[in-house]
Amino acid sequence: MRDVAERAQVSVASVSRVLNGLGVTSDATRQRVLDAVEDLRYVPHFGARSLSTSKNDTIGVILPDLFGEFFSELIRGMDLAARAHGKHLIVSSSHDGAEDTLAAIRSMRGRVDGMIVLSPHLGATNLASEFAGRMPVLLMNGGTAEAGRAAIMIDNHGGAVGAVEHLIATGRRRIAHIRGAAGNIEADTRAAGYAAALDGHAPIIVEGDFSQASGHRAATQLLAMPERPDAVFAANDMMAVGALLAFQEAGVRCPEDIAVIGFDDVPIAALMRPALTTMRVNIAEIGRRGVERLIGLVQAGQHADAQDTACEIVRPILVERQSTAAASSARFNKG
Amino acid sequence: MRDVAERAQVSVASVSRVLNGLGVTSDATRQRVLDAVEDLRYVPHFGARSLSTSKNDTIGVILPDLFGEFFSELIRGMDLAARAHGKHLIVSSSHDGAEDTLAAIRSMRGRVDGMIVLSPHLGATNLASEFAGRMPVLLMNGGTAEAGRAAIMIDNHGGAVGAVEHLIATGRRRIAHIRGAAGNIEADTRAAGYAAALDGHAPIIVEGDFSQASGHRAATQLLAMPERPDAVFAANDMMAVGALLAFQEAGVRCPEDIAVIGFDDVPIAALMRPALTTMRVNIAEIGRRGVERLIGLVQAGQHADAQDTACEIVRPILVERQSTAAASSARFNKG
DNA sequence: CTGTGTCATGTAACCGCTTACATCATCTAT
DNA sequence: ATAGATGATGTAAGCGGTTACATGACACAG
Repeated sequence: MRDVAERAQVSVASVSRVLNGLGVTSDATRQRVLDAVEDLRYVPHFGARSLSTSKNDTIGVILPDLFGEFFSELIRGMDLAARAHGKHLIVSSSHDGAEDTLAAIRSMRGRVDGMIVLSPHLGATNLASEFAGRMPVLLMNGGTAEAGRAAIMIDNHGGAVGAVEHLIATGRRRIAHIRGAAGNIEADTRAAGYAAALDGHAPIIVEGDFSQASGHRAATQLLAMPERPDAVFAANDMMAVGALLAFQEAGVRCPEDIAVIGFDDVPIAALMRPALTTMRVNIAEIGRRGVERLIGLVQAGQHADAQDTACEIVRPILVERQSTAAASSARFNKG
Repeated sequence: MRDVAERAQVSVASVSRVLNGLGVTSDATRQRVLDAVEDLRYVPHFGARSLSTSKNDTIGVILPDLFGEFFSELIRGMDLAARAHGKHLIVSSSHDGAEDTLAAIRSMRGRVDGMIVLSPHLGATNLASEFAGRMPVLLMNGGTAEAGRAAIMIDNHGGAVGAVEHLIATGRRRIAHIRGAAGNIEADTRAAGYAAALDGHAPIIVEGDFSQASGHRAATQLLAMPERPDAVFAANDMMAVGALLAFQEAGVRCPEDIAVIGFDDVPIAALMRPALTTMRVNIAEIGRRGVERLIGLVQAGQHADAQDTACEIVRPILVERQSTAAASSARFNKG
């Protein structure tokens, strides 16, 4: 920048003014500066600007360590929104423990204007708020809503209930659940919803960790049971996909022998054969919404306006596809 | 930081030393500083540090506007590698034109230590090198290799040839190609490979844009042709998926009536039914490798060592699945 | 001719941290 | 007792911008 100033025979202040279009500048000066910028191929140094203005047009996203279609979709939605607002997105994923998540949050300070934290670990939630200090944070961790904290959460309990009720409505009685890892709030909540909706039917629960592979393993366990279930509610779509594959390999027909329902409605769900029935959460839309609310928070922070502390709740909706078709219609579809 | 220094009765320099573990500090001082940091919940301001050290442990990634499984996978691989090296990743996607891409590159200055540019627009390539200035850049744009420019590229031509040869080897004769958007280097190169490998068979080309929807549309066009092709080489997997769906809807059997082969081997390819034969590119691995080479470049830049200017070429390999099974074995598989 | 208001531009402090160098207190060797 | 070595700490100059304020030139009114 000094070089530019020198070449244009002006002070750095003038260069800054020209480049930012702030303040007044004579046309002659402006032109000289622009020429110099051009000649020198000068590009302002972002970090320096951000230090002065304490804004950096970047928002951080902290993700857990699972990486599947869900997060891809989420990031896609966020990226779109961020770009629409001229912000950059810095994503830090693969955080397993609360501690790890905290480290990531800390390392974001001074790098982002605000952050979105998805942490399925309860502890981290509080800590996040604590450590973020004066930085706006939007929680999307699926935990219980904390008053006064901006958040977007999915109605995991309600969604799980909806899934189970659908299975019951289509005539299934022995309904198993492939749950996510214990300790993961979303997994726990969905499992609770499952249990609550069973309505007298016996619970059959196997462990998974939200990965496709774990769904496959869980399904194998299910098949080995003396009294085989006639339906499976997987805590997310990727596990449902794994289960579907396991059933196919074992020659067990879906939905005739066993129905499968997932959760999320990732893009792949509609492409599976049988197409996967699932509880749809408009993932990309949630990502977009999250970014937009966070941007709102950042701006509000500047104006010291009333803060947006609402806790939005997204209710999943049932998307019926082939994997849970009732026996009769299943036969019909096959023909 | 000043507050911490004050509270610990030391100078900011000592605080900095303690926090970075550099230089020598007495245990007493160290402890007082750490206590103060704790009390004040102090977290160093990243931007400031980066301004001083002119390093920011962040690498930028510029992506084109398509968003599909390919890029998700790529980012996944990059993210893994970045995390392994303690770097952050800042992704800027959805850049359509060369101009847009350039703006993105510029806005990265002072924010990243180096960047990976994937731009299917030829012009941008040169400009990228030009504008990046002294910042290390790794090209993964699929264009022609430029001497002295670090790059990783996919052997698109060879991959396309392999795909077509496979179709011919399995007995197909009327082989169509669903190509990517004109002007996109990768699309052009794959189309060229297709044409080169036809070996006398008549070319049948329909336009797509790498999206699943475009693959669906293209397949519909193919079906409407008077002499229907008996095989399709889609320029990427997502279009192949779209085509597969279109065929299914039209009641056209794959692979019996028409074979389909894709390119990339995105995770979804193996899950389709029929499972999609494709030219595998180890996407995540390429992402990982890209990040690692870039990190190498960044470090080399510091030591003024010999630069890594190699142009790595990745050769896709054929992964045979059901969608191109030869007529006889296809029947066999069905049974 | 002088006072004053305008406008364009320059000066310099500051953003929060790093780091070369200066300083100072101890300790050791002579 | 003194010089020199050693080690801990402080001072201050950046890093590359932004911006409040000072300055200077000029035009115009009195």
